[in-house]
Amino acid sequence: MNKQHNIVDLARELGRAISEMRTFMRQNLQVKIREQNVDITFELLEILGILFRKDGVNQQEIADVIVKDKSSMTYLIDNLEKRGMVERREDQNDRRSKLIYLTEKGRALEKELNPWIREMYEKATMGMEMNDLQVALSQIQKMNENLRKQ
Amino acid sequence: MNKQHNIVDLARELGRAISEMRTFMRQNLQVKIREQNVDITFELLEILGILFRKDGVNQQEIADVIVKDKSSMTYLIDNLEKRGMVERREDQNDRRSKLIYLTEKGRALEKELNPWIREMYEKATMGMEMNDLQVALSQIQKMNENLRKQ
DNA sequence: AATAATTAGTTTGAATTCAAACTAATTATT
DNA sequence: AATAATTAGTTTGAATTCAAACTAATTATT
Repeated sequence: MNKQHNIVDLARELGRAISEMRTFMRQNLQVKIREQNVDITFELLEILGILFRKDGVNQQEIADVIVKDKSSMTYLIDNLEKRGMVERREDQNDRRSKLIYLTEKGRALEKELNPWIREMYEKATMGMEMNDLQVALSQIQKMNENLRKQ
Repeated sequence: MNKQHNIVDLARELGRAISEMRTFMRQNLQVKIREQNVDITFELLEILGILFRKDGVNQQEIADVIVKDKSSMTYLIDNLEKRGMVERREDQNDRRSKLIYLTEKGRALEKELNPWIREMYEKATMGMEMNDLQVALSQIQKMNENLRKQ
């Protein structure tokens, strides 16, 4: 797009592009949700997306992947549990943690919902090179490391 | 970090890094807010940051830069107005739009708050090359364009 | 072994975001 | 000129996020 003359402005623009990307991803999935008339929210779909790949993980592990805080996690898992899509089970190895498992009902959604997520990412990366994306990722990760250090 | 074997997983990881970046930026500014004991929120600070650079822009223009929707904007500008930091003025050229101006009180915050934002971006980009960042930005923008097309 | 520090999850109340429906004004199309 | 489509902003109610304080359990330190 437009050239930035210094690194701070470039970082600003990157921050902007980044927020925009999340909005677009949300809108993209929202279209499917509306079209297919499925009773689910973007946030719950994010969690299900993780669990489809591998369930039996605790809330914090999910939170780390989709970048939510603990309390949002409690709220969202409560919601999924009320809908009968997941269940909390005790962790034999650590009594603090609760392992989240898909129920049958939750698992039954996989076939319909999982392609939405994949298609969204495929659409996003259309015509892009893995190497370029890898560079972008490593840049963002480097910025994150910089920001992490207090 | 860890290598991804296909482009969808790479995009997933990028999405994750991106969400994380926003969290870190928030936490970084939150530390300053707490340390300096200033009565402001991260979201309001984002808007002030735009206005410090150039005020007299309408709500939608601000929303486009910081990527918020219209209704969040109404809410946040209301808040800033209640605090006496900004004011809405009529736009002579377009009676739909409202131009947002810093008040004296708002302008007075610039000296203290603006460096926080700059320092955060400087910290984020420490030891990074403009060229690499430019590549990262153009990749994200390309993904955004892909996602924009319905 | 006792103590301190860290970690997983919850609760609370306030702040923010979201989708949807809306009004009023402007711009594009017929 | 009339009509349709788009745009800036608001309102509403529900969903989500946030910071802060908390409990219970685990891990690290003394």
